[in-house]
Amino acid sequence: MRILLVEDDQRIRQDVTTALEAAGFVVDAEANGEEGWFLGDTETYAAAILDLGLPGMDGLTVLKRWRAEGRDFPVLVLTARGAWAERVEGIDAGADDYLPKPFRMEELVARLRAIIRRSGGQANPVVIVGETELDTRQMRLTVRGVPVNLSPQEYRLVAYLMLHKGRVVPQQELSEHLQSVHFERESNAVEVLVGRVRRKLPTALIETRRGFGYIVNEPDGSS
Amino acid sequence: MRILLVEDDQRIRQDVTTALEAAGFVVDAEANGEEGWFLGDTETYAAAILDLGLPGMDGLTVLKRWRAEGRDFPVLVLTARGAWAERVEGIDAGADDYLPKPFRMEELVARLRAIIRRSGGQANPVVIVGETELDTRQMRLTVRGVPVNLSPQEYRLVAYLMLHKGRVVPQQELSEHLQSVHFERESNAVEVLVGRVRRKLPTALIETRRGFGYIVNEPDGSS
DNA sequence: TTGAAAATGACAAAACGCTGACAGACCCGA
DNA sequence: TCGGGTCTGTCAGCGTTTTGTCATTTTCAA
Repeated sequence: MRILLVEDDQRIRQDVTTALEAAGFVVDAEANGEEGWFLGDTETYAAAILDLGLPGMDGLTVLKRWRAEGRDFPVLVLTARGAWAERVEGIDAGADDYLPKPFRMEELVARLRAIIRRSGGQANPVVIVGETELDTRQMRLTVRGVPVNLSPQEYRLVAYLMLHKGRVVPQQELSEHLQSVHFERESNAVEVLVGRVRRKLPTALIETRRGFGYIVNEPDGSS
Repeated sequence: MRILLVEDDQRIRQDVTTALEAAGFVVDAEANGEEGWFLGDTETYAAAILDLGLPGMDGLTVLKRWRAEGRDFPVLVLTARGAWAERVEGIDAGADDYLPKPFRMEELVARLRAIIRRSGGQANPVVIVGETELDTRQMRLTVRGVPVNLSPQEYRLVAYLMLHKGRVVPQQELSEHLQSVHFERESNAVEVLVGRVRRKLPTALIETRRGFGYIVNEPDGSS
């Protein structure tokens, strides 16, 4: 389930991204209004989270344009505390729900799930690839129904790859997502991690694309 | 189960808080309307108890604002004796029930439970996981029909986990829900609590997901 | 064939959660 | 009001798991 997040505050963007990914969503995070609008216009999302105060293009404008073009994915609007006018405008512009800052991550996730469900999509917390099943609610990976005992880091790795299945994920992207502020120069931490995960899995889930990164794919699929 | 109480009368506020805590709720008590509104707007509550005559911001206004923003937790309104007009207004503004002062604490608690249940939050007062049964009405946990003697805090822990069964609950979320005043600091209070509960239970109900949190699951269940 | 990329095994430090002990707060009955 | 019991958070210690690094070997694509 792919979510578009448009939020200029670096800190909030990071926190929300982390929380959503932990909740099993795939997140495209964007700081700039113009860029965000473009993504929402060209990509397919289950929902969008939109901050109203944005550089580039104002959040309200972004929302209005989407709606004007017939993009009907649900949109959750983030507003500053007490900004009544904004909220009303947001609803008028076609927002499905709004959340005043500051908010709790837990609530954000709950509301997001709510609007997705309401919109007919289903916020399914389970990702299936071949015989492997990832349950993001239970944070558990099972192969042929048998649970696999993974360490936190290992779980995050598999979860990230599975949530991005069908796409080659560069090593650097992985290491960025596995530890927030952890840019290494020459570390093979990811390789070691992949190795450990593979040893625990009875099937060949993670494929290596030498020189590019790793990918999790449907058994038949190709890319 | 967390309740917001907005009531300016110091005495009543104290009494109600005591009664609710005795009934197993976690209470955030607030005297000022503005502050109460803010809390209801930003925090997550199972229900709110709202006095209509408030300093700062009138109770009705508080309620209307919550509803205008889509806060749909149930609200129990306290009114002065014989103030019929107020009650009608309260209902119109989105109150779920009202209680004229003076009232008996038992009745307050009963009505509060009623509106929480009615709100669909927890329609069923009984949650069953394997051989363990949680009766939220009696605030009792039984295993194979045998009641388990739990302290209030221990009960809340088990109740929260059981009400969220099948989902990994992070430690932080637990401590947020177990304490009305939440001090963000590193403490192993939750771990200690979990340990105490486990010692009292004959079965392995609470599972640890190292690095993530705790989870209560159906014995066989995987989804 | 060859050199870079990836996999592997070993290791030590760090992180994490569990436990027992303890002390202050609180409650209740005498 | 006093005294004992309960509840709850803190702390330090402990064992286990986790994780990054390094050295080395293997693999792969040009």
